[in-house]
Amino acid sequence: MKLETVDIRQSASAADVVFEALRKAIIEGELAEGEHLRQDHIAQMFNTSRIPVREALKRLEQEGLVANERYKGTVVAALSSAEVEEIFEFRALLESEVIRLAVPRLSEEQLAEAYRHLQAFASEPDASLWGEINRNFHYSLYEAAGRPYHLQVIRSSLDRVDRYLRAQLTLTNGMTRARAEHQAIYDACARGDADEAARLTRAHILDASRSLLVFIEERRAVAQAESH
Amino acid sequence: MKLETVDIRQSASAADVVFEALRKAIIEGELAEGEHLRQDHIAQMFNTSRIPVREALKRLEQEGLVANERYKGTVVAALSSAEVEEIFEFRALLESEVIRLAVPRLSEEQLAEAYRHLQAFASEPDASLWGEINRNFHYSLYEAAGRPYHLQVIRSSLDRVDRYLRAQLTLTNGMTRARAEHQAIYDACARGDADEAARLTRAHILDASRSLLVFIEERRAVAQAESH
DNA sequence: TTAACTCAGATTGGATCCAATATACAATAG
DNA sequence: CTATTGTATATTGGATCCAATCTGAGTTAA
Repeated sequence: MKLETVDIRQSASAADVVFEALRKAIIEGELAEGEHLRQDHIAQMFNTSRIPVREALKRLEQEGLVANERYKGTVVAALSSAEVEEIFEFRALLESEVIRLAVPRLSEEQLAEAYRHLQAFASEPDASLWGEINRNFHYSLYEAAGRPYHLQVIRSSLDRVDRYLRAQLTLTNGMTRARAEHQAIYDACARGDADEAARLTRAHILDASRSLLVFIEERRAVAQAESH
Repeated sequence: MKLETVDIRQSASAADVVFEALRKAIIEGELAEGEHLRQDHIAQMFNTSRIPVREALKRLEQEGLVANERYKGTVVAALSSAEVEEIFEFRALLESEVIRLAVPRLSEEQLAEAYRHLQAFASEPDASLWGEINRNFHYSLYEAAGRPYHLQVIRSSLDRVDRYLRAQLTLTNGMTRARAEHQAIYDACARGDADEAARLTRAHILDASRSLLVFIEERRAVAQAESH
């Protein structure tokens, strides 16, 4: 008798589950910055002990998504405007270079996938999904660069600022502009113009940074005013 | 009675101590790639339980310095030649940009410090210190860029390949060339030529990458031959 | 009144114990 | 003799327990 060898999917460790869930919650802005992450509170939510929770928190800390003070606890990391701005500059540098490398290697299939994300981004009514679709669009193009380490770092840097980006996308007219810029980036890729795709990607990211910083400042001004 | 309020140095947590020690050991090449890191072995070395060891290993895993397989254990991460090459490309991109930003902001004091590292690098007879001095030289220049996030990522990317770099520095004539290239970078910085400093930094890193890859290939070929 | 002190509860960091899984080796059937 | 199966040991992942520290309310003294 011969059976197909099925790779029995090891369920992920509890620490990994907690890590992914918290990462997602932070990226999506469900956890406010500065919010305390109590170990046994989280442990109860996942029906585990505090041990895997602590390992997850250590990993998040290494990623810069949370900050820990000994015997005080772990809080969702808060970024200053300067830090947000720097991370967007960083992304602009890295992502423009990666897309330059990607363009000459884009297959028809990959272009088609990017196009699907482009359309999904334009037509999706549920704003809570825009952030994810935005990621998918860009990453589907970057994949072709064949630079896994670069992609990993890009992912990590976007993680740190994604909640701001998502908040801004759904407000102001960030969505409208993003849609037009995505189209332009896609067009440059489709016609094989790597330099233009790189230039547009850089501008796209720095554009978002600028309007996002205005947004953050406003929000902080309001919070300031309310607290008095 | 009034005493000066001294910030009593909280001794670092056990997890942090273990993390730093293992990170250092991996970077310096004291742990061979693929080597198993047994939890209670390490715990005994540091006179602690396995709990802080596990947290340290999680952090190292997040940094990509070790790889973990569930119920099998954690080993020092092994990089393929392609991965090493990609990380050097990444460093070349990032570090050349950072030094470009740094040059116009370099103070006399910072230049002087870089010069001290430059001389230390040339005159230090103990080869085991070269890797650290090399880092110090570059970072002392990068500091002036005022880009802490960029520096953090640079540090993390260097961590992954530093053991290869250090091995190569001490062999072949990597040291001789590095010394000359450092001098040229320093000179460009001293005369305020940001573009040239960037160009030289990029070439410096890619140079190292090339000779290092040759070195790795040779070493693997030897290992291959010996195993037969 | 206000600042310093005390003490109880909450929370984190670490140690020890138990469960799940992998690995190596012995036993056995063909 | 070889391949498979069973079993003991090692190792990791997770739970529970204990110690160290923080926090905040109440108390006291100037």
